[in-house]
Amino acid sequence: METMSGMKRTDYCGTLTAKDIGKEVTLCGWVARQRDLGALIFIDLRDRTGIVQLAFNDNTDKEIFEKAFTARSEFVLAAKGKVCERASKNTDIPTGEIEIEVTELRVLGKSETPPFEIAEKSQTSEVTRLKYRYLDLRRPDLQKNILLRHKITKITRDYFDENGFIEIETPMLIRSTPEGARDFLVPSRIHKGSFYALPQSPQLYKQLSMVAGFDRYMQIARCFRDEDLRADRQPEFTQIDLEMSFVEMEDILAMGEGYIKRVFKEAVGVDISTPIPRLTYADAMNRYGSDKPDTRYGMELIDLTDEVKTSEFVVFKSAIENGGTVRAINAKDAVKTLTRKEIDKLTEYVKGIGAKGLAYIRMTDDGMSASFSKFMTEDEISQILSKTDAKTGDVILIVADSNKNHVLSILGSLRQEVAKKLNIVREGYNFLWITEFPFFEYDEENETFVAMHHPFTAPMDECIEYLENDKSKVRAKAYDLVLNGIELSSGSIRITDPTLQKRMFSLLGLSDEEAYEKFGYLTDAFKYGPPPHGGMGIGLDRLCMQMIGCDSLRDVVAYPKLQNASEPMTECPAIVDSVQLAELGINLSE
RNA sequence: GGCCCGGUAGUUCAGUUGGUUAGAACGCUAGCCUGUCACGCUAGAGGUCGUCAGUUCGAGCCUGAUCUGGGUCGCCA
Repeated sequence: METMSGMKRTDYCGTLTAKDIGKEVTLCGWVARQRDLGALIFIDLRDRTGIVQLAFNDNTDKEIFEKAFTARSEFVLAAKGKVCERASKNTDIPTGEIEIEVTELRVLGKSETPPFEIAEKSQTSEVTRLKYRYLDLRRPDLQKNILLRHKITKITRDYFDENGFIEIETPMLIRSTPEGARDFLVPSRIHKGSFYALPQSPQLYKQLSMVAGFDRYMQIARCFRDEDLRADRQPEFTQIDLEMSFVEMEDILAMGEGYIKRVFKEAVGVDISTPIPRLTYADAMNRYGSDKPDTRYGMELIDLTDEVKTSEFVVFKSAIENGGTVRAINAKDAVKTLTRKEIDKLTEYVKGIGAKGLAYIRMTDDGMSASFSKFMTEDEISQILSKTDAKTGDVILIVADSNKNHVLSILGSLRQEVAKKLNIVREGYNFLWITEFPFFEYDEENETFVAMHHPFTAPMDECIEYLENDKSKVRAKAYDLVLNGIELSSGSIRITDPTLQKRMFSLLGLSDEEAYEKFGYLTDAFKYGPPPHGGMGIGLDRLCMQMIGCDSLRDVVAYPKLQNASEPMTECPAIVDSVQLAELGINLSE
């Protein structure tokens, strides 16, 4: 193995072009490929910028030629030489017009044969890739993703700095707040039996920073939630966290839109048109059956309750009699894709998410066939066809239930599922603000209203009078930013009035003592001149995922966890020494 | 915790009705080759078919259990 002694890198591999012909360069990188033609050897040398061809021929010093002969994949080389025009050019790569005539070659590191090829578009399973993540990350596509992520965070800091935001680091070891997601806990050695928690978000600290007068706060903040993983959910994730004083919702949305516009333009060259469209939560649910609708396609929900209210079809009848609703989607030109068999699959799918069944009408060339035709008059069916604008080739899918919210969310999921099957999702970035979220959510299991957001979210002014008497009417000064059907960001205006905050706690079932015990430090702070404030948190990982167009967070997080929350490279989490446990006063029984 | 899908060479996969010695591509090793760039040609190495048990004359294939990975529902105020 050789060293860098006396050598200094002058250029990156992927940046050299015909303009550099004649230049003496020193390059460092990994052997992407060695092509041995006998009296000629070519090596593609790779670094994070790309590859360049090293050429060894009968002009090459014999010792150097021998060294090139023994070079294998992923060896680390330093090569000094002259940039020359290639005899035969390769127009497929940026450096394809040139090559390096090598005059000095050092093997800085050797490599065993890697467990998988270091190449773009790897098919290798994620466990293997994560076990050797340092090799996986060496692949050009992951390098691109991580470099783009860096670019995005740089633009983010620039934008918010230019707008007067101050980056403040909030603590990682904080007090546990068991509401919401499960906390990761960290045992205290000094206070045996007590625990820190890792933050689910810097929520309270950023609000306290507003009380402190920093006025505009931002942080690219790591957040932790001890819940089950998904393709778009990791136990630790990064949030672009903001808070602003002396503002109303409009100011925060404007700041958010400015940021989105800037980051898409500068990072990926995409123009996002503003203002970003808005929908209230109620409209989003009624039209799309989701509070994060994908608006890249239509297929909106259609209310058939009036059309079928006289029908004797027992499924519809009982749903309506019990205060429910009957709604449909029209899958245009879907009759070929949605065969009886496919509809059976969809029926299983909706049953899996709580539907009692799925009624349908298929508009074939031979006429229409409905799953419920024998229970309805022709007149009733033609009313359905007219309301859903059913044409030949369409498939109408209908869900009925005594619970309106169930019908909406089931159809919302069905709409997405069908869109995927029909392949009608257009390319592009469809942003959407969802506003006027309900303050409370009805918990059917416990037959009570529970807060939909954290307890510091402000209700809308005109709703305050209903707080005690009609919780279903209360809406919040809360807003989400949705991109192509995923929740990208969430925020709210906070309560700063101590009396109102007290009311909120008691509505959430917290006694004064309990509320003080848990959040006293915040309410105490609000005794000393809290400015009106609000903010939002933007999911950085999901933002990167959308910009890159990949399906998994694992492609934009350098060192992610598997679905079982482990990390195969370092084999974490791991059992710790009993001495360590004893110091913490922890005794593991079993 | 529920449901769905997967586990065969280093990697990605194929493997018929249960039937001889489990295949391919890429990668790897060696040799040949003066313009390759996914170089080419020739030869070769490489397998506990996730694990255990069962059925059978015979199991990669059938049955059960178990381990393990992915997706998803629950969960994620």
